[in-house]
Amino acid sequence: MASSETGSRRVTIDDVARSAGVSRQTVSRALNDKGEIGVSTKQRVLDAALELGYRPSRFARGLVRQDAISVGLVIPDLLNPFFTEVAAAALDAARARGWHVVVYDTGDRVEEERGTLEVIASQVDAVVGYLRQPEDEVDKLMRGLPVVLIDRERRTERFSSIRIDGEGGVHAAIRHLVDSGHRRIGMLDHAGRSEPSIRHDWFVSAMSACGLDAGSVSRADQSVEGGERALKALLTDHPATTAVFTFNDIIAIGALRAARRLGRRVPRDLAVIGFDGLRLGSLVEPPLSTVALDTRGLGALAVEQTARLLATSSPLSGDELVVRAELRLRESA
Amino acid sequence: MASSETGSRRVTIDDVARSAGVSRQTVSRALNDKGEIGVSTKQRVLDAALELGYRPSRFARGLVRQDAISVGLVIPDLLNPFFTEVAAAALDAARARGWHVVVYDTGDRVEEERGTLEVIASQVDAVVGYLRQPEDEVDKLMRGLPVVLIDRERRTERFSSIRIDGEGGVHAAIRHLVDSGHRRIGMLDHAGRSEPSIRHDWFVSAMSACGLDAGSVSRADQSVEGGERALKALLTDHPATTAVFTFNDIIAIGALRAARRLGRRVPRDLAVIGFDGLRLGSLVEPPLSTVALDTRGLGALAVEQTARLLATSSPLSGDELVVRAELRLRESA
DNA sequence: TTGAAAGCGCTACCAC
DNA sequence: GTGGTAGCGCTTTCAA
Repeated sequence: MASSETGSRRVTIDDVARSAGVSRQTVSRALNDKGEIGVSTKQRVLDAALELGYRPSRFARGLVRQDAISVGLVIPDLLNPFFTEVAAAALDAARARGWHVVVYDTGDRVEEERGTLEVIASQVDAVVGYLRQPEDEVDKLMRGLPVVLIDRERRTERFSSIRIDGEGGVHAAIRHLVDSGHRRIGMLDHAGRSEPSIRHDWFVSAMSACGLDAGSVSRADQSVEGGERALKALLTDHPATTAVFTFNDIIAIGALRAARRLGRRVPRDLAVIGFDGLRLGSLVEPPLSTVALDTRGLGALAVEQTARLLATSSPLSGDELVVRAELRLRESA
Repeated sequence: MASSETGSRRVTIDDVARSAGVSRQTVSRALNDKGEIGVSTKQRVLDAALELGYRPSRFARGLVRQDAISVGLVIPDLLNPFFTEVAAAALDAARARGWHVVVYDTGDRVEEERGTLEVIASQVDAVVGYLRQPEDEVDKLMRGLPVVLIDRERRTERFSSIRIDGEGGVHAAIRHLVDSGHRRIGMLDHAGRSEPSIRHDWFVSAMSACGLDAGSVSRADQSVEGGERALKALLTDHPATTAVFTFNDIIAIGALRAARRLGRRVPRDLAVIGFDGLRLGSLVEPPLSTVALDTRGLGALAVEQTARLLATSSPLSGDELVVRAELRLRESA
């Protein structure tokens, strides 16, 4: 009961009540604009609150008013246009349900992601996003919170995960190139992991479906510069290449730029098809053809599954948690 | 005390305790990995929790463990690259302090913004962002929550607001154009409000500082297409124009595209300088010269001020809440 | 190792 | 119009 403590304790509603000489319910009424309160009393309370720098505890408030649900969205890098689009889509889908979304940008660092996960559990009701943490780790950290993963290369039994199915789209892309007369088609895969990506698998299978050998492949960092370097390397090793399919649009944009610098006209001398369907792709010159993912659908699906998990009601099965990508022709191919 | 209710009540720690035949403190210990608990007891509790689908209330938890602080970030449109950069910067600055950021994308709709504000107050400790709501409205809705506004055209006394000072940068830009021999310089202003923008004021003053009349102005929607249309209109009315300064980079990118379609080479036949300094600007062809804003600094400043407001300790004054924009020459001018 | 009791700060529901 | 009382669901002493 020591009322004269050093160090700043939190200012509570009782402090305001005491200072204004009223009870705390009166304070509550004043602050929440309920009626049933005298004008002068109200003003006195408001003044006292302001004076003391009082701010209600959202926890206490949330506790009594069974409040909105909020989900954590974990993203490797918001500045990467792809993740920007995914985030926007998820935000949109969540808003439609009146959910709050706490966004965590891990800056592509795994340790940062771990730290985020550690702290996230007490703040949100569910987690959605891109996680690179091993499953066991996630499981331990989340302690039962619903988790919806996006685009995990290896499927996981323990958590819901949304798969991206670009097989049809990539086949259509390669078919289009072949129909346009291309035979020497290369790929700019990502350089992230040691094994080739699944998109590379699709590429190979599409090539073989067209009766072509797996084309030449160059590895690219996931950046415009990475794309530039990779295309140059590819064309140095395989100068006869007349078309490339890339791991994603960012790399493709780098390829576009490299082609221009090398004096190769797109699509005349070199056709380029990316993957992702970024809006950004329509701004570059020439506008990028791409295997476009339905990001809005992705976000909606992730949120839908989260909702079901939250309600413990018939979650979607793995087969339903799929977003397709389709060929979207613009001008680069 | 009716234990057999219809409708799904929330599963509480007591339900788990009852089901596992222990007290709730024991449940708490099991769930939080505290020691001092028998292995078999712990397992039994965990099983019960899983079975019942129990998830702790973050409010109750936050109430007792004086938890992390979280701020609301209100953004008109996350897909607008400018806001993406601001959001990323704010997220980054917040993470450095261990804060949680709840992101709200209002989709550029004022009613949506109002709804957001209404619901936000009980979820966060402070609000940062772009608000179009009238001050009185914000004041009423926020009820004492710290608010930090970004780039409000009209300064406000009631809230902290971070101002963008592009005057020096715009002067440098116009000076650069004049030094390069340009005399007929136009501007593509935004079409949002009825009055010309502050950036237009800077343009006019920069022109006059160089001894030039206020150039011709065309209004553009804030989109690439808007920029295209506006440039075409401008060149139709004033074909002698050899350089344009634009309200922002998005519009400038549209201008670049329009110039290309009109057969005007950039920067040879037409010089273009944008405003904002988006990363995007370095991807287009030719890379865009621009009056670049320090978005990271913006985010950091907003968060810094929020922190001070939260601590009720010496908030920054209006003069300190300024972010400068400086000319960044790339190739379009 | 476990349990009982005491709050965290707030609002809802009833008296007055 | 105002105040008392009883919780919201959880963790943290302190006893057993």
